[in-house]
Amino acid sequence: MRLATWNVNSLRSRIDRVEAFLARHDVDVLALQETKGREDQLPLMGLQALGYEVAVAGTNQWNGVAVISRVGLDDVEVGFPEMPAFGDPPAAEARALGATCGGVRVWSLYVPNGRKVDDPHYHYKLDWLARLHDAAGSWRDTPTALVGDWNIAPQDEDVFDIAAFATSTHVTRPERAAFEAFLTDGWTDLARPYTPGPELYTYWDYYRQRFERNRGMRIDFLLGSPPLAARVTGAAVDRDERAGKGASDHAPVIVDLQD
DNA sequence: ATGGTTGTAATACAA
Repeated sequence: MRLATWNVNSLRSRIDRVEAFLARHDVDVLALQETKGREDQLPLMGLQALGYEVAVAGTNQWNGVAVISRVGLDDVEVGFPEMPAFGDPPAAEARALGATCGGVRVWSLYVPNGRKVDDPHYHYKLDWLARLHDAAGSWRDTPTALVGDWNIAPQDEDVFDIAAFATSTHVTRPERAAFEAFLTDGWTDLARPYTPGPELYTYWDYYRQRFERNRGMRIDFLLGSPPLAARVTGAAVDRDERAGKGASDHAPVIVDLQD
């Protein structure tokens, strides 16, 4: 089974790229973040014609997550237990969608950005992560994938210039501790062993030709529970998807799992 | 240098 995650930065504006990506890599299950737009506007018919089922959640003009699967899509759950809400209306903050696809529980996650360290959104981000961690404790013994845009760069090498992030979110000690708590609990960063060196980054800002200069960040992750991590045979970042006109600012990350 | 770019039933705001 081939599982991928991608912050697509608007599903409607990039539906052609999504369909091409699924075909190019023979993807079975794709988790999307920042789908944006209203649910009834999302162009899902083409995906359905290709044999995929689609579940979407929490679409507004900024957030929204989805799971696309051609190996079954069952037990869809929007949000996780005790997921904190923020903003007005709170429904706009749905950032998590769980579905069982081919025997794997897949959670598409869009972790709150946090904005600035002195912003209420930063505390919301930490609270959100703590509550996700609580919920995930009961998922560890089943094949489960927590995938998406974590908005955290866990290691210094995960940003192009750590000095440039001295006062920024994404690299603070509390954010990194929140991410590390999952690893301590036995979750595994499934793609990291297969994406070293120049393949490290998953996100490049649109500003200032960051992609062309490879000044990126690694903030998109697939964390696997122990039963799932044992099945990984390979992984890759599709950097080519970030190139050219009309790209999302994130590249997809792909993981292969033994059946 | 607080810029720059991209998206959205938007023309401000989030990323």
